[in-house]
Amino acid sequence: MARAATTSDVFNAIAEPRRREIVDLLALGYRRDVTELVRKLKIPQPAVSKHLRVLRKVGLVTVHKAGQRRLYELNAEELKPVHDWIQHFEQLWTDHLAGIKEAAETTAQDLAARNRSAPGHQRHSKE
Amino acid sequence: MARAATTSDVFNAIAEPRRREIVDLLALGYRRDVTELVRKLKIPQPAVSKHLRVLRKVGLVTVHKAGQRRLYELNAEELKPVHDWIQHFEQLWTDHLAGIKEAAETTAQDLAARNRSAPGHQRHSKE
DNA sequence: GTATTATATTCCTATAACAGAATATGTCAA
DNA sequence: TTGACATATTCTGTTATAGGAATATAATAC
Repeated sequence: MARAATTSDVFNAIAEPRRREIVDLLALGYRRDVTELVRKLKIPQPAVSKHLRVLRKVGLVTVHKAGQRRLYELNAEELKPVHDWIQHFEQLWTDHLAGIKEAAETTAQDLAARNRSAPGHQRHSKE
Repeated sequence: MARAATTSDVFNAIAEPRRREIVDLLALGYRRDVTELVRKLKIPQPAVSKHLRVLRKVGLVTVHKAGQRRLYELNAEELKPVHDWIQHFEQLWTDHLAGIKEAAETTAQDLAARNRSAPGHQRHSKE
């Protein structure tokens, strides 16, 4: 099997930066037509239309026909699954709980390993 | 160009449900070895290792060698970009602000269009 | 009608994903 | 050393992407 389709769920849809930009633009509350989005994003119109198609398919935006224009509107509710998932981790960013967590999991073995290397955080190891 | 690599940023990395599950398991604060993750996830060990590799590359997890085991630990800070982005929309879910937004964007044109069709929300049009 | 504007779709190509199976690497124990 | 265990990597096949260019569809204006 290949990677899950971008249209399979919101997580996949918003993985693409341009689509997040579109969502950002629509988040201001105004309906925007495609031409306006093209101007703001500075990418070709077909590209915008294709991104909008993905966003439509996952329900993140809705369209309203207005003459030859299509006014796009954000349906922010569809972002809720992302919000709900990410919120579980919010507490892990506070130094307070991070300390508790650290203390809870610190074993003698961990301490030994920590003393061999630098004690400071060394994030972003990237493989 | 193809779709952005899963390792290109956190948004792409967490688009895969199994990887979110791994993050969830690690979020409890304990370091877990791969075998433990395999047991919980009920997917083949190579699959888990491959998912962990992606998570490592984007900095979402760190590894600590412990004998022949690798203890994986969540680095929740890397989730912050997702949290920051999604939080901008939180207010849009409250009915209160949704009403304000609706009022702000309602123009004569919108009203005309709305009167022609149903006035209620019709979300999830899916194309 | 024709021309123009707005938007969507199609075709093409290069890239990379994920799953599965097999295999490699590394560590411990006897 | 040999073997058992833990984890990572490689290979293959299928699938879907995103970009670019061209084209199609639809609505408006003249």
